[in-house]
Order: sequence, then structure tokens, then C-alpha cells
Amino acid sequence: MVQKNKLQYIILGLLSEHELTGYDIAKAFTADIGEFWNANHSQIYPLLKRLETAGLITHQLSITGEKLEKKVYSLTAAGQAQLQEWLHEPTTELTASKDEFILKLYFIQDAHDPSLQPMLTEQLLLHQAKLVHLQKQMTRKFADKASQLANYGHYLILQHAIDREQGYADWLTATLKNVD
Amino acid sequence: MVQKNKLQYIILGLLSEHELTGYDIAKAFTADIGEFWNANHSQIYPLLKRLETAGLITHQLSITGEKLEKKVYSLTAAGQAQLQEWLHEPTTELTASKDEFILKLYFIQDAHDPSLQPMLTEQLLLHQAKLVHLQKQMTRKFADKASQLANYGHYLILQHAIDREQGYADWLTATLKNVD
DNA sequence: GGGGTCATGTAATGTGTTACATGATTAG
DNA sequence: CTAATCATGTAACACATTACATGACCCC
Repeated sequence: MVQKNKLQYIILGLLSEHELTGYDIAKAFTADIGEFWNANHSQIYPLLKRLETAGLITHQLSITGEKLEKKVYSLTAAGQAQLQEWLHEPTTELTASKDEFILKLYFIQDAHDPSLQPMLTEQLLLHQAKLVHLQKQMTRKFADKASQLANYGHYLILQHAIDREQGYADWLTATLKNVD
Repeated sequence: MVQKNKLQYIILGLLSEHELTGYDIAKAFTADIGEFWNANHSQIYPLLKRLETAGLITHQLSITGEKLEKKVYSLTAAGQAQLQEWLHEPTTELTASKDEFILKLYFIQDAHDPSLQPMLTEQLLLHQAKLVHLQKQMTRKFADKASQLANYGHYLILQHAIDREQGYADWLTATLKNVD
């Protein structure tokens, strides 16, 4: 019942696609997954060890150049089963997104507060920049129908991220009009 | 840059409106603020002590009934200053929202996965229910223009929450159509 | 040979959740 | 009189971030 440690499922999920090193997994969070989850290598390396002890993953050493050792991890059958179990379990929690800007806004009582306009403008620029970044990713990764279907989940969440940023920007724009 | 304790600002912000007990503050997270941040009383009580030691808030005892003691906290001038500083500081981080459903979706490669349809439907019901809840709050709290202006920040973020849920639901609906 | 990246780890600290613990008041 | 809520706290644990630490490889 106690649904915990989601990072482990992300690791299992990533390994279900490709063999990866801890370093590769950490990088994934600066790329696409970073849109929906964050993790640092200091969290990942210990967890990889725990998952291996639990029999969900294994690794084999690989040498790059003369002596640089890499641990290339892959899923075991037990790990694959664990991943599938998580995927097919109901998802009933709607986690509150911790948005600092929204928090600040909440405490601005006065509709004519002079800081409102610059604050909203600052956020609008941030979200517009993110939107452009996401749209570039979309055209780069999913230009044709075939690539969309080949990695459908990824395509869907990228579309969702774009919609979300567009919605955020629209709300900011509409609010700015009322503030002027 | 040091990651700052944001909960402290929420407490300062809440106290800038009214005097409150720790219990009241905890309750605020099950109400409107819960949409954007979470905190339990076990986190709040120790922080209240820390904030008081730091001179940002004070409390006075109040007795309910025969002997039930309440600590009613209020902002000091230093606390008010700290709150204003935070409010007027730029907000440049766009925190990744940790959405477990999106995470699961990411790992579903196959566009024809049979679990896709029930998963999307489950989420749609959740987000539609939340949307209805938020819309009720909106009509209950901000029916007239005067109440909107009296608590403008609150009005804005409630509108944003509604837009967000509507956008989420729209995306799910559109995705379901493609999955059928 | 130097800067950026690849690669792996631990330590210290900070934040968040669940459980433990107690007792008073109020509304039905 | 009893269940729900009011009210406050601590302890243990889980999760997350930043800093510390080391060394190899690759391209210029």
C-alpha cells in the first residue's frame, strides 16, 4: 500500500529500454525525464547497488580505453516483473506541484501591487523559453508519425509538457492584461 | 545558491494575513495551499520554534475552555521584512512537477498497449473530479468582482489551478481519442 | 597539457513523511 | 458518552541536495 521510492522504477524503466551505466541514468534526468522528475548521481549510485542486491538488476564491467571501468547495468527477469507490476498498478495520487512563483502570488493580496506586473512578465519569459525548447525537441525527435509510434509514451508526455507550458503562458498573458 | 526552506515563507505569508496557531497553519495545507504545496504538522511545529528563535515570529498563549493551551503566532517586523524580501526576489527555478502517472506513461513504448486506455481513463476521472472541486471553490469564494480584488493572489492561483486541470483533462481526452 | 566530459563513489546536511504520544473540547 | 476535531509535540525513517573526493579519457 505504501507507494514509495519512485526513483527505483524510473531506473528499472530506463534499463528496460537499454543497458545503461549510472552515469547514463543520471544524464537522462538532465534530458527528457528532467521534465517530470529529478535525481542526482549521489542518489542513483547507492540505489543501483540496492537494486542489484535485491536481484532486480545486474551489471557487467566494461573497460573504456586503458583502464576506465564502467558498470553497465541491465534488468533481470525479476526487475522486469517489478517494473510491470508498478506500471499496471493504479495511480491515484495527484501530487501537488511545488511551484514557488504560485506560492508568492498567493500572498499578494492587492490587485494593484506594483510588483505584480514585473513578476508575471518574468515568469512569462521563463515559460515561453521553455515552451520553445520543448517544441524544438518535438520537431527534432518526433517529426514523422513512425517515430511517434515507436516511442509513444515519450511522445505523449512531450506533447503534455508543451500543452502545460502553453497553458501556463496563456494564463500569465491573460493575467497580465487584467493587471495593466 | 543555497536551496532555501520555502515552508518558512508560507508560514510567514499566512501569518501576515492573520494570527494563527500551528494547527491552523497545518489546516491551510489541506485547503487552498494544498493545491501548490504540502506540509504536515510534524514539520510545522518545529519550524515555528525555529522562526521564533530567529525573531521572525512571536506567540502568545490563549486558553480555550478550562485549560487547553493554544499558541497563537504572529509576525514580527523582522518577519514581515523577510517575507517582503522573498516576495520581491526573482523566481527563476521551474521545478519539475513529480507526476507519477506521466512517469509511467513514459515507459509505455507501444502505442497499442492495452493498458493505455484504462490508465488514461483513470487519470481523466481523477482530474475531472479535481476540476469540479476547484470550480466549486471558485464560485463559492470568488463569485463577485469585489471578493476577487480583495484577495487577488488567491483568486489568480485558483484560476490557474482550474486552467491547469482543464488542460490536463483536455490532453487526456485528446490522447484517448487517438488510442481508441 | 589543459579543459570538458566520462565515470564512480561517500559524507554531511536538509527536507518530508509516517508513526508514536498525549490530552482537551465540542457537537450530536 | 463517544466520536470527531482541536491542539501540540517528538522520533524514526525515507528521500533529496550539496559538497567532498578521485581518477580516466578525449579533443584541441
